[in-house]
Amino acid sequence: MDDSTTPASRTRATRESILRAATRVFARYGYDGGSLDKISRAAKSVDRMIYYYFGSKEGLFIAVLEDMYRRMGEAEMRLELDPRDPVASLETVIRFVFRYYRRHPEFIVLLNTENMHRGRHLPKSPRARAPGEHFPSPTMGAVARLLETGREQGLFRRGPAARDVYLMILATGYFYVSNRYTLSRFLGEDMDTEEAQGEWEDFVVETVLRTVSTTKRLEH
Amino acid sequence: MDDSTTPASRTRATRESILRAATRVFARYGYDGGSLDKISRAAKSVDRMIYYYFGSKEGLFIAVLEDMYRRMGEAEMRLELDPRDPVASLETVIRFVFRYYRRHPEFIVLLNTENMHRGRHLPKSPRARAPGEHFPSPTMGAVARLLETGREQGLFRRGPAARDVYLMILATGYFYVSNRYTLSRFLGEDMDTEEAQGEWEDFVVETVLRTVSTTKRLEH
Amino acid sequence: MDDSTTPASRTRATRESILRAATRVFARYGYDGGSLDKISRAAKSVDRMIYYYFGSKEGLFIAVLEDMYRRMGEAEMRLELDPRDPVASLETVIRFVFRYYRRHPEFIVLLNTENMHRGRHLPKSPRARAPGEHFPSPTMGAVARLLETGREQGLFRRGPAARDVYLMILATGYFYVSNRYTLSRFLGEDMDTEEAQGEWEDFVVETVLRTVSTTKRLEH
Amino acid sequence: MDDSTTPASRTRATRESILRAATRVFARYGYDGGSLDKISRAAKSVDRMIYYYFGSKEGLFIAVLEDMYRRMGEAEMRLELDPRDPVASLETVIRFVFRYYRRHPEFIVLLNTENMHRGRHLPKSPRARAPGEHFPSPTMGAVARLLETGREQGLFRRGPAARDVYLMILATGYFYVSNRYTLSRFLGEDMDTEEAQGEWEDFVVETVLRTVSTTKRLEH
DNA sequence: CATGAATGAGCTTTCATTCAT
DNA sequence: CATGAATGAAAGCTCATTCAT
Repeated sequence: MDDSTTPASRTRATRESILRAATRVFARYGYDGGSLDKISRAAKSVDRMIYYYFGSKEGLFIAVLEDMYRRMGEAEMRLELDPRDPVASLETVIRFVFRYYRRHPEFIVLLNTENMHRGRHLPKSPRARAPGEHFPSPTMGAVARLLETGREQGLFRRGPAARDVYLMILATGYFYVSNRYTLSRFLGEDMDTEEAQGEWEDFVVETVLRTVSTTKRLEH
Repeated sequence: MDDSTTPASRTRATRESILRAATRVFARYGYDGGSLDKISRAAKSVDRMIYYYFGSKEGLFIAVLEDMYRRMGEAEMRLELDPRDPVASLETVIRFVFRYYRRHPEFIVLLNTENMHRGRHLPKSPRARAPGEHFPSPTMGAVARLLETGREQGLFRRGPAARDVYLMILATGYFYVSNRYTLSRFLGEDMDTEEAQGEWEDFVVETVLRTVSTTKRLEH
Repeated sequence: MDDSTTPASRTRATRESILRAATRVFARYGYDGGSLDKISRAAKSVDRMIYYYFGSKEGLFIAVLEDMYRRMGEAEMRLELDPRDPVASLETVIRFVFRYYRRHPEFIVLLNTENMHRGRHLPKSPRARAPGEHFPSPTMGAVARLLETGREQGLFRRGPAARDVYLMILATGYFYVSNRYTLSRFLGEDMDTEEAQGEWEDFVVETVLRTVSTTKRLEH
Repeated sequence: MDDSTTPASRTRATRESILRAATRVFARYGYDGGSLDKISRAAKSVDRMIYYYFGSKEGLFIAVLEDMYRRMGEAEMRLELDPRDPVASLETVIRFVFRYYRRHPEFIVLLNTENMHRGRHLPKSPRARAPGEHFPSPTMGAVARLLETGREQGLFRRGPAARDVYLMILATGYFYVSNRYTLSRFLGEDMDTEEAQGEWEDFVVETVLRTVSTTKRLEH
């Protein structure tokens, strides 16, 4: 009846195929290095289709960024936390972020690319909010609530802002993946091993917990 | 008699001019986006000269990376630390790194670019060591020594590896500069202000110290 | 009951809208420069509709030319002349032509475009006569009759052919509008002013009358 | 010794070849219709060379316009007039202009093209004067002097401005060539014959002389 | 030692048009 | 009667690089 050769579904399939190919190619070669030829070839389509669906190379890149944020947001939504156990939950958040970055290195490269361009693509997104408004991060909200609960339970000290704690999680997770090639040379050791990653992740968990905890909690 | 119009000095001046222009252009547009035309124009020279001095686009990029590492190394050499006061010195290291990144954002973008290319340019450097060896970081060595001294003084706990402490400093400093454009939108606040940067820097100082310190030291 | 949302009228409205947009766009950008995209956008329609109503780009251009000739013809029909006063009527003809060109510069550019293409579009018009036949110009007939009357009244001399007199009127009016941009630079003066146009028009009226008049008439 | 395969002369030859091909192609297809591919093919060169020598399509078109004006200027310089015989000289001017247009129809089409673009290319010419200044026409100066001499000799009347007389010559010569295709259909006769052209030229000579002459001179 | 001249391959984008219902 | 979807071909232009002296 409504099989997969329907025009509408074929349309969606081609568009989707280009979007995925573009994500891969842009993540590997950057914006300038990611030629439309590479992308359309990877999508088993032709250059012209990119213009048909996305209007321009920039339009395609914006769509890739949007899609990337959307997928990240969806993953965050699936994260389950126990509001009554802030210590365990904070650790869960950290391990979630690290795991996500490790599994989605394209997320890292795309963001770096956009930052190299001084963030000028994203504001052009039709879905982007008005300037001044921000993309909501459910996880950052969760961190804020966990810190509050921890304080109520006498486990966490006053002081650390949710923003800073959250940024620290992002920074440590991001940097390790983003700079793994130069760091490996720089440190003279392979950072891609499970062991090295695990050690780093444990260290970050410990550090974050130490910076939010009361001295009392640390003694136990 | 050795004035600046000597052929040799003119030569060096042209080479130098190209190298600096290339650093700026690659840092702004990336490797693929940084065309030889843009570079030679910025250097007030011509494309042909790039080949004369650097052999190829890749050769020029490698020279830029080397020069960038060299300058970073020189800056590290100038860093003065008091080996007897590990707490103050650790803070000095953090503030030095943050300051350097803030003042040299091109360092960040060039490293991101090289990482996007999976670090394939740097190994081709004629000055690069044999594979397996690493670029020495005087600062990382300094951090290791400070941690040791701190432990001897009973201020720092056993546990944290110098590598992890050092990476945390790099990560937190790096990430803030590298992702400032997308983060500004994401957080809905301007991160480029002195105030915002200062708050973040203070938080990192506190966090790093808390993660290396004994519980005892923290109580005071 | 025959309101404006009738299918038939909507159809005619779309067709009309495309035709007018095409006239503007072709007049501004020429045949090759006037893309179907520009036209359909200006008509607030889509490319496909052009094919629906006009078959091809060439078909549309031919329709534009036909429409242009038709409107010129209609304007000529509205021109009222006093057959008993050939001198005044000749002046009326000249001022009419000049005024029409000034108000319809698109007429000029479209004709230039068609001439650049060596007049190959017009013969393809379904409404065009068989090769050899010509588009009738009521005005040229009028000029012929005025010259005849003038001669009968002893005002005009024998000699000047109606064709030549008429061509001279067209040429002087046409050239001034057609070449106004390059002429303005060439002459170093602005030709678009009322004053400059008026002086030129007066000169042409005088010249045409002098060339058709008997010496006797000129003495008075 | 210095044969034609010298780099310098080869260079000039290629540049020249492109310039001539471009003149032909632009004159035949207009600016938009004259693709760089058509031009480089006609010049037996490749697209890339056009950018090497002229920077852009627009740069090439400007060079074509400049060259065209230069050649027209050179032809005007070669025109010899007898200052003591203003009547004969005026006729010589007219026949020269008509002959030039007839032999250089590309001049006409290129000017029409530039006027369609509202004269926006020529001002970009590096050789173009400052806005307000004009390209000098030696012929228009000559016409002015002839009119003056004629008045001194009592042959020409006061009144007609040199500018208007000159414009009339240009207009009548230009229009006939420019619109020959549509006019042939319109008038229903072939205008390309020697006879038709001659008749028109004679009529213009007569008309111009009648408009500048005193009544007295006309009686003889 | 230094450089002007030349170039093949690739880039993003737009063109007029047809397909399919 | 009307239109959304799709497309091959060509457009203007820039790319990194080599030639030749």
